[in-house]
Amino acid sequence: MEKDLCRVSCVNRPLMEQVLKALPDEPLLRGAAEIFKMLADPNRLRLLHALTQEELCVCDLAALVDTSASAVSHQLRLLRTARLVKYRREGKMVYYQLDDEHVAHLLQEGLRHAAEG
Amino acid sequence: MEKDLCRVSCVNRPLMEQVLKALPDEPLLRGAAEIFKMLADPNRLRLLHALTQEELCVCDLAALVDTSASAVSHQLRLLRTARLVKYRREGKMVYYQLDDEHVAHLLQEGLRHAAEG
DNA sequence: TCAACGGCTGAACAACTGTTCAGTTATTTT
DNA sequence: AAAATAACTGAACAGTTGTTCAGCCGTTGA
Repeated sequence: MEKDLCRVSCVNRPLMEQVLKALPDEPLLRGAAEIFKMLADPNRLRLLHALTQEELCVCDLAALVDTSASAVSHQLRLLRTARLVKYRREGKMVYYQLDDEHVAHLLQEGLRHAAEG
Repeated sequence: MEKDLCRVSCVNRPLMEQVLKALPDEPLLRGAAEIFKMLADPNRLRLLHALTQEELCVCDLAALVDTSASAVSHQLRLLRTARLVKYRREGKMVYYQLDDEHVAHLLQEGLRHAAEG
């Protein structure tokens, strides 16, 4: 006897097969989630937004978000390993910039959606 | 005597004024971060991706991400309060769909960026 | 009206995030 | 070579997130 609650009524449909089949695979979903996670913090958004305009050094960025250089350095490391920013050394200073245009675009889309909502 | 470390060499520039002035204001940044935070989880991405294709009920969604109905319900509440999804009641069933096209677009952008990186 | 069912919710708990603090590295200046 | 400086890092701590568990609410059908 079939006892599988709701499953009787709605899961066993070809529709579900189709939806499930269209789902991106695990690694891709993880990757996308990782990127969104990096964008899920106001201070990181500030850093990235600033970098859409201009290449900046760590202490400039620290001043911009009004926190310690250490805290910003940790954040920048996250952004680096997520490939959202790249850097360039010049003497004692390290200058950061966005890794590519895509990042700026995502940022802009998120801000626009937030402004409309 | 000026002792403010790096600040002497790089902060006091008109450039910084400009960058700072262009920064979106606090509420907007918080709003955008909130949206990105909702997108920062593989299971929520699965749910949203499924909903880009089809309106679905809670137990369908639960089956899709292979977790309990309770867990999905909690996730859906987050997505609801962030205005990423809306719902419709029909008898005992509750059907969810994306709140607007913008969500699908953001999702797609994130996945594309992840695929390229 | 009462049991069954789809879905929702609060509390609790483990896992994760972001900051601070202290200490390190690499480069420049004296 | 030594002191100073820009930036990085590991450990530790508070705050947050996602799941589970138990129980509740609203609708349906006997």
